[in-house]
Amino acid sequence: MPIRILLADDHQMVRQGLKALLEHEGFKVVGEASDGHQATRLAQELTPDIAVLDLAMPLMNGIGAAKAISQVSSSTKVVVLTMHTEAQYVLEALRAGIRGYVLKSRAAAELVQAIREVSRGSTFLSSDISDTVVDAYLNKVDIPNDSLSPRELQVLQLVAEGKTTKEVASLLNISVKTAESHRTRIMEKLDLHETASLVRYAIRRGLVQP
Amino acid sequence: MPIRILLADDHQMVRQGLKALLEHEGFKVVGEASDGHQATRLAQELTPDIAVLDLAMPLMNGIGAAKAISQVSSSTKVVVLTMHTEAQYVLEALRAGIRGYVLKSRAAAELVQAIREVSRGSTFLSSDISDTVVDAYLNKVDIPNDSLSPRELQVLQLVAEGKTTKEVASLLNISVKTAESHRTRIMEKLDLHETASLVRYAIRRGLVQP
DNA sequence: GGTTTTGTAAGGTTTTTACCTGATTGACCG
DNA sequence: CGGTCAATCAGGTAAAAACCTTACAAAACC
Repeated sequence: MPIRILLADDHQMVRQGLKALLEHEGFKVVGEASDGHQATRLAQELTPDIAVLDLAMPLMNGIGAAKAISQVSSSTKVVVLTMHTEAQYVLEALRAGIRGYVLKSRAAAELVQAIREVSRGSTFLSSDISDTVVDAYLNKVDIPNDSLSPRELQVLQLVAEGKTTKEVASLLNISVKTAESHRTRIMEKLDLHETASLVRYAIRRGLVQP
Repeated sequence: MPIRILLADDHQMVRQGLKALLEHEGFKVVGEASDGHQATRLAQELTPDIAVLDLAMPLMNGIGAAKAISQVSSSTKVVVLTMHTEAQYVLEALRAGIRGYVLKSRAAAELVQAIREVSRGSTFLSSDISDTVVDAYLNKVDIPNDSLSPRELQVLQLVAEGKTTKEVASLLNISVKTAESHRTRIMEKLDLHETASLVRYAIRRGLVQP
């Protein structure tokens, strides 16, 4: 019997495309959802073998949905599908018990492979992602910490507002070197490497307005 | 003979899905691209009937690619595919000569219809979008003119993506000094003085995603 | 009570930015 | 035809950012 799949992505068109690809591979797509709530409801109702979840969904994102699904249908295993390679997302997903992490930028064959591996009880990570995880494991054992400290959030906001490190230091009454340390730690934690990425992250977090 | 299509989206998996759907409808996908540059090159080489472009692409976004494609292959008509319903995006797309504007959140049938209409010389806008356009027309909403040249917009996008000046230069096949000049002039025109401000501006303009 | 995190700070190196002046070519505009 | 502007490139300088290592006291966490 074919592997029964629940497919969740907020873009119907993308979902239809994926469905076509998956059914062509012999999988059975038993349900489709466009947000995390709907995915959870359908998982409870259908108890699919695999839930393929987009990370970026309205109402409840993929991580939240994964946690909820494991509550209502423990036999369902989750594969997330996303465009994000950042360690932060990956590690959060793994902590939520997700068994497969596949990038949308890769070939569909990776998703197919992920579904097969995960349904066999194994795990599957897109190759770039594996590096990220190994890195995080080697460097910080298992503490990904997407959570920045209050001070770090403060510094991040000022940086995203366009303040130079010198200005940040003077605004916070700390030395330039300290401000620099904060900045470095932030980049380390988020696995980001340029100001531009910090700014985009701060906007996503709602720390500053675009 | 089938309608010949060039498909551009930065996510290979999404592209494969769309390709499957389009070919099932009897269209011929003659080329695939994962960024605006590649799309432009392939359009020149293949002169497809229709170019289906994602708006959010690295290196060169859909709007830039649409303009470039009309230069190198005037017979190719552009349909953009995006998740954005905001007037800003729609109007900018229309000003770039785009004939079809389809939302990823809709059924694939809309894309199919758009391709058919546009290849017949007509236009197609997803229904929510039509409202936006009519509204904008009635209220005479216009995109604020930032007076950046096409080249400057291109450089701005790359900078906002986190590319260094050296990388920008190599991506555009120009010297580092030229890339630097563009960057300087952008800052001058916009009266901005740091990378962070450029990034926020680029996001407001829809050149990059947060 | 011991461990970890946080906030603080300093040393140094290399790369990148921001700003300056100046110049050439080609295209478009009136 | 002359003027403006876009796009190209060069040289130089000073500031800033990015990366590295190291350190220590206080707060927070088990």
